Amino acid sequence: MSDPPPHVAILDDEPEIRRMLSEALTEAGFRTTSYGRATEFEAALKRASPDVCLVDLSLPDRDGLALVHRLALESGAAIIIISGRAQVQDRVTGLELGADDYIIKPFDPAEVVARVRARLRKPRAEAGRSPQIARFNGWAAHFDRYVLIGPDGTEVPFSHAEGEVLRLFLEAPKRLISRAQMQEALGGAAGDSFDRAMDVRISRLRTKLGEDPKNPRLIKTIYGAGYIFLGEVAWG
Amino acid sequence: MSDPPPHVAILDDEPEIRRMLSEALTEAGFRTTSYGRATEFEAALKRASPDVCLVDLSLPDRDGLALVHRLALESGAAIIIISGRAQVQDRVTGLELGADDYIIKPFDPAEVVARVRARLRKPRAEAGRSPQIARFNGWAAHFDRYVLIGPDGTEVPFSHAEGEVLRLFLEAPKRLISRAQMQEALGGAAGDSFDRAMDVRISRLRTKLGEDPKNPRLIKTIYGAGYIFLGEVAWG
DNA sequence: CCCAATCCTTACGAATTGTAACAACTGGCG
DNA sequence: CGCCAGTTGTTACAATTCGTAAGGATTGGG
Repeated sequence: MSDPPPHVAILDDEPEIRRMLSEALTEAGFRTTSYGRATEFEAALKRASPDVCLVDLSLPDRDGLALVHRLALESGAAIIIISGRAQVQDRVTGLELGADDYIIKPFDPAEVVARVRARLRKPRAEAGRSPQIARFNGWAAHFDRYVLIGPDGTEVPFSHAEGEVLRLFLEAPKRLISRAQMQEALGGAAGDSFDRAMDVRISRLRTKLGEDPKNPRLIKTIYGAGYIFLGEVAWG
Repeated sequence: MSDPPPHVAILDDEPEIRRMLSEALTEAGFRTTSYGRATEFEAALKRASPDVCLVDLSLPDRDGLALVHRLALESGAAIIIISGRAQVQDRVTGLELGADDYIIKPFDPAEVVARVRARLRKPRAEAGRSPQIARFNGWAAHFDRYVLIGPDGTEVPFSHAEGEVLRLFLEAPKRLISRAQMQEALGGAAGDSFDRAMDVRISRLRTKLGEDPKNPRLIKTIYGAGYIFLGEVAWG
């Protein structure tokens, strides 16, 4: 289940930037290799094919844009340009030449990591790999299969309406959710009658979660204010 | 073979921005649809599935980040956030929640077009023909021969109409497919009667797949929303 | 302790969906 | 041309889901 860490190749002529990027990406769990000159970089590409290339456009020994263009055509990697040139026209031509993203110096390493991750996310077409699962307090909610799996392993199916409510809670745990917010999120008119409908949804959800009506542990009612979901939620 | 123009959906509460984006993208050859409120937007998603979604985070009627998260999980579209919030932390969380790109207001329409194009570029590895065989959970669907081969090796022929539905499912596994989307894909009128026809198609397909009516494992019904195909699909 | 507001839960009905049975249509074959 | 087998849409009825109404329980203020 544990894939080898993705490989990010860095090409930048400033050692300080190489170091910063490499450190941030390594800490984020990637494998990195750094190069200061395009010739080294290209030689390395012949031996290994990285998953993402971070390329600075201002290179001492080659035109960066031409390199990006060739990479886009020949390599299978995602290409992210990192450049000091901030003009819109620079960004547009960089992207048009085949880059997948364009980051402007100075940058925050955290954003670079986030953008690298975004490029590595599985192609949507085969999104079957990305499970829509949230775990909380021994439970696992499988939103793709519309099934809850309890701490004892029993499967409890839940309906679409129940899932909407559950998802709302799991996306904002330990935060108060007012009834008005729910009505909007669940697409209900602010009418008088929809209030009751929501009550019922929550009631049914509570029973499926095996909540004790006298002492709910997960979905708590705040009299006059709304609901709050307690529980340690982890998505993935 | 001229493919139909890609479809870009725009969600922003400012009409002026909607207009600007729509104009730039239309001129670049895309088909666009614009929405000012999340509820409209989500209603539209049930009818058609765009290729790219441009989403403003500051929505009047919904938490934008939660919407992005859901889109990333459920929709097959690429998601580009457009936001006035320029902090690094905002960008990182937006990307971590599943957005593919993050553009800061004010923006230049030309850059938006370039970034949309970058998202639409075909996944690099996949280049060629649409394969005719799909495998899933022990089954093999041979669309060229109109035959299903079961886990036990038995051959089950399927008809053209059944194949259309099956292909639709196999091309978007683990994704909710609304009835409206199906009707559009299968070229049926939105009439009252075609609804039942689709039910029947799916019913017959289910029996051929040997599904247990009480507990379908592959084709699941989402009451009031559509269908979802579970199963690990591999084409080729 | 009492009361009004708020919330929970049960039961029921309207809407949605599953499936069996039937009819219309197709194309092959004698 | 008629017959037959296979496919597909239509209809009818059963099953499921979900909102609504109604009555009971809980909360918090006086």
